Amino acid sequence: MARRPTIHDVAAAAGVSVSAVSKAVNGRYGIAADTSARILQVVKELGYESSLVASSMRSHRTGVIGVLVADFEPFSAEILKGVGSALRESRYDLLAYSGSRHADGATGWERRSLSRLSGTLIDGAIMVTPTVVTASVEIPVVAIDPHTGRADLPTVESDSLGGALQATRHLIDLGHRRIGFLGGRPDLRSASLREAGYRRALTDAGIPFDPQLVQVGMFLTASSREPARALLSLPNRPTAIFAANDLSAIGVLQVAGELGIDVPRDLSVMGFDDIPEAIQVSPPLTTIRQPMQRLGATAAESLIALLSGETSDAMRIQLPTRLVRRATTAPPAPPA
Amino acid sequence: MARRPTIHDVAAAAGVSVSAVSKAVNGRYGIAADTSARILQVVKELGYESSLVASSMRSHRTGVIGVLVADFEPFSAEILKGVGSALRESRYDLLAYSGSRHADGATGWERRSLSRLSGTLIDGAIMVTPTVVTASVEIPVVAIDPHTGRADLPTVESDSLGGALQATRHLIDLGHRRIGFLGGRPDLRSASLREAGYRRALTDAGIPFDPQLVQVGMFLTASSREPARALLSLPNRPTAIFAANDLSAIGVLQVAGELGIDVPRDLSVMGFDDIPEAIQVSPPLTTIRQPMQRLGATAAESLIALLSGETSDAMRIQLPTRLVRRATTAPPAPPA
DNA sequence: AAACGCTGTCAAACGTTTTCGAAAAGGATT
DNA sequence: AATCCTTTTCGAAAACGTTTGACAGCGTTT
Repeated sequence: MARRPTIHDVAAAAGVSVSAVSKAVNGRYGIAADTSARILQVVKELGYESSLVASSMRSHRTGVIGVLVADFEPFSAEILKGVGSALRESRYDLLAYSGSRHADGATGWERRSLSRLSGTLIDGAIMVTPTVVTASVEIPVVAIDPHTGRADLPTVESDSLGGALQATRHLIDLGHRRIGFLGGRPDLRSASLREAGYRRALTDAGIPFDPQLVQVGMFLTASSREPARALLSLPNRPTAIFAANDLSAIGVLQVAGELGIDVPRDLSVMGFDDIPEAIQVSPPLTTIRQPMQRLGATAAESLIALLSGETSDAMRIQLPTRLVRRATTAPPAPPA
Repeated sequence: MARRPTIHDVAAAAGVSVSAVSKAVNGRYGIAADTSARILQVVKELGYESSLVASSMRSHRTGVIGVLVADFEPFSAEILKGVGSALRESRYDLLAYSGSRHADGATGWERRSLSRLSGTLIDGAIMVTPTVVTASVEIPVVAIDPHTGRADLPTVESDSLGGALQATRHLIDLGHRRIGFLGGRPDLRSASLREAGYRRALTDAGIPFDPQLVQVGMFLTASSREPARALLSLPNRPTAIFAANDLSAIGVLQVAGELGIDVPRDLSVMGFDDIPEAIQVSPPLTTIRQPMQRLGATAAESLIALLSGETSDAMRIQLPTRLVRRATTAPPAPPA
């Protein structure tokens, strides 16, 4: 019955034209102060709010920034908090969208989501860990931690190479020599950088690289269990595993528990990211902290700059990582 | 230059009408199979994606569920994870919106956001901790932890009263008798329930209620610092404080630190919620765990049921809480 | 009397979906 | 083989709720 009032309802109730209402609501020039006041009174009585969709369709400006994610998992949730806090003082609203995971074939979710929202609805976008990263001509876009190498997009990411170096060195400093690596898909930039850091740290320490000790997961807990099991079933199994992200490390922890391997006594485990969950597992995970909220906040600030007319010049911001030592790493058990 | 292709571009390129393209893309009845195939080929070549905004404006169905939050803080971020996981297997996309915090006057953000998005853009909404909670006639709405009492909306919430009882009893069991309460605005339902639980536990234990020991915060860290300071500056200050949520408890921890009061030796602190941050503060916070992700998932399931035609009957789901003991509570120091 | 500034209305446009009708294509009946 | 009916295929146009540029009316100022 009492459906949402439209601008037509307001116009009819106030006895003016639709365009008059539009001008009054948006404070446009070309309407008398008292008429405007009368209209706004009616607006208030009826509880009218302009439809974001309809207005955006016509005006192509909405005052909304979109964050496009594949999924609301811990990493993107942290990003979101950062973006939110950066936008809190701005005039922008925040809209986070997780698009159709199903049926997107080869194109990837990001192209589809971006295409469906851009030009309308959102004035600018932040894409979280996109795989295909092609610039949009419609609206400014900033990428956070893009998975492919050369991005023609302004990018904010953390120092994967340096972080992986820190992680591996930490294990080496503890005395480990057989260190396994549970990576992500090697076609993803952050994954390959982390592997590069792992290998460089080994080389620096004069430890020969053993391909047996490298397995690939998919940055997910479930998909890392199998490779983790492979690593831990090796005849001469590693005394430490560096997983390319925390979710994978949690997979390692699970498998180790099932195999009766005590962490950290018999096995040290390192993660990467420091998602909130890292501290909730048992034992709490030693990891490399990515400043996820700052990643989000920085991206938001960059995007706002872009929106206010600054040119991007293929900006690329890199934020430092930090070792967070908790309870999953320890010196290796002395050889029995 | 290469602006996003519209349905008109596709139609022109394929040499058919706009409506033919629409039918082909949406798999509607009334188009020949080979024509459709030809059109879809062009669609792929041009990389066309229908505009969510334009299509929703006409059809009023979008396959998108909206989560409306005041802000992306830890609590709503956890909810979001839960909603996301519940929706992962469904055919719905997820859109989270944090509306204009500024200039919303008395009406509250939720009415404005809901009004701007409903009827278009989203098929159903989940409102996180809304204050004014009036049913929308446009689309189904489920509320999570609404702040006002009588909700004419289907609601999912956790057991604030029971949780507060648990919390206060825990402190009493440790031996505390002067227990402070740092509440939220008493007009908010969850806040008053938590205060009720606090008082009932005191009564049950035969401890007289002292109004001096009750202060109101605003469920935020910053806004709880002043009341926390008041509590801790009392001549006969409490040996324990139960804060109505974790963010407030973190405020208490900060103030205690500044005043040189050692937690938990000189002061025990309890929170409520168990947000990820609760474990990251030092010392880690003892708190009452709300199953936030389950709250979100349950709300999503209820909403999907509503969307597929089930009637609500003012459904009200309550989820249990659980005491999570960490390091901010201990028996009171023996009287010096 | 001409020119101007201010108000307010008209109508087009934004990119879709959907209803409806027309045209075309078959099939069946003479 | 011609006619009629049914079915299929396709396009024209309206509608969704807004914004905006052009324009008309009108009282003022020169």
